[in-house]
Amino acid sequence: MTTEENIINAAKEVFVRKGFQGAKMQEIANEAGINKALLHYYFRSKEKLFEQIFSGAFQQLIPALSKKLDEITDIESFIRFFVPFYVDFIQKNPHLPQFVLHELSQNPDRIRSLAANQGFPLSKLSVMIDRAVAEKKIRPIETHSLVINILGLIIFPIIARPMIEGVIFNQNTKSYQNFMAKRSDEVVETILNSIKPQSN
Amino acid sequence: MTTEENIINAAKEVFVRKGFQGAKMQEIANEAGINKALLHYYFRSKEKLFEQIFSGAFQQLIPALSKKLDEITDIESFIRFFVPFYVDFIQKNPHLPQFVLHELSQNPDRIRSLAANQGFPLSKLSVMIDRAVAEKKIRPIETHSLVINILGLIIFPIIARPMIEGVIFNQNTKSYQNFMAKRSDEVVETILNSIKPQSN
DNA sequence: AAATGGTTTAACCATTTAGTTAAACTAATA
DNA sequence: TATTAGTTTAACTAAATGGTTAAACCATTT
Repeated sequence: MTTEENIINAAKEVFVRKGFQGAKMQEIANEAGINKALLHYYFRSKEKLFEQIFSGAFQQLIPALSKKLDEITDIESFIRFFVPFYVDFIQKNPHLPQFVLHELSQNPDRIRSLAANQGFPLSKLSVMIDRAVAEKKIRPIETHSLVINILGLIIFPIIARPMIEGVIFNQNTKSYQNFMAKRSDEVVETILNSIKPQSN
Repeated sequence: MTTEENIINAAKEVFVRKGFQGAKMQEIANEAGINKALLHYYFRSKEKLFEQIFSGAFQQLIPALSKKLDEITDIESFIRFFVPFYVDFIQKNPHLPQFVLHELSQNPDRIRSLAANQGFPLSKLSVMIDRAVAEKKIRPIETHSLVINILGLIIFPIIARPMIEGVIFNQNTKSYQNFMAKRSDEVVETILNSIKPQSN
């Protein structure tokens, strides 16, 4: 592992855990097992180092998603694919959403450096939804709403973990984990139910 | 307005906007139009000042909620009451959730200083849900899941605003606002649909 | 083996920031 | 009016922190 990769890994760890303000250059240096000056030698400033980490935060996800989206043509299949896929990704990177959301709320302009900008293929989804609505397989719903509903149901319990574990599960970590283990199925069921055509 | 209230208001503003690390005592002093030393005179340290703000962050909400919960006995009524009630509260304090969630993720122990600890009356909800399930008015669902679904659908689009506005609405603030104006109704519909009894 | 170019370090600097202090001010009271 | 208790301020301190510098180190080339 090169020094540069080493630094990137350490910085990713610290930035995601502490946020931009909370992360200290010394701590990143410690985490990487190197001198603080070396950090500045490789990435002139904290800001530049951060940009590097941050703009890469998404790229892992989008490609795999886009690819799969070409094979799938109906909305139910998409949901059944996407939800477990995304739940899995997020559970492997549980601090990532809170990190991204926090930094974005501190400095909304950073959105421009976010690869996801080019990214999320909403139009393909819209087509699927429109057709399903036309065929009366689902109730009418805006694409935005459906996407945001799905993301919210998945992301919220992750970023609100301390609150949920504390307030809803009375500090019982096991209960929370048990809840999360079933979360993917629960979200799929909730979403599919929520878009079923109205029977009255 | 006393100096103390004045400081509290200023500090609330700055803390919620910038988070604990991001907030500077000087900035709070400026915001309150006073000297920095006076801050320390009233609230010995930044930590103590923060505690005061943070532990009060919820108390506004719980009482009104608990009261109403005594009048309501069925789950659908609860949802129809709670969702707009909470959406309204959150839209008046849009930075509050991100603030609370971020600080909690930085320091999960702070949950203990959160009034909500005593708070959320889950048991009353469980009773309503169990009855509705028994009467086959809704599908079986765990109380935790329903509560988290509701909160997620409401809170997520608020804390993810920069991301949603950027990625989903192409930086068009009007589109976002238009979306949010209809959000309360959309959430109610989504939730009620999602718990309808299965028709197959 | 001397020179060279990239890498790493210890020591340092400048600025920011939480917190302190002592003195000045103010209003009530003896 | 003099005292006193509480309030406010300017000036200060100490520590933390981002960033710089000059020297040391190391591998490769001449």
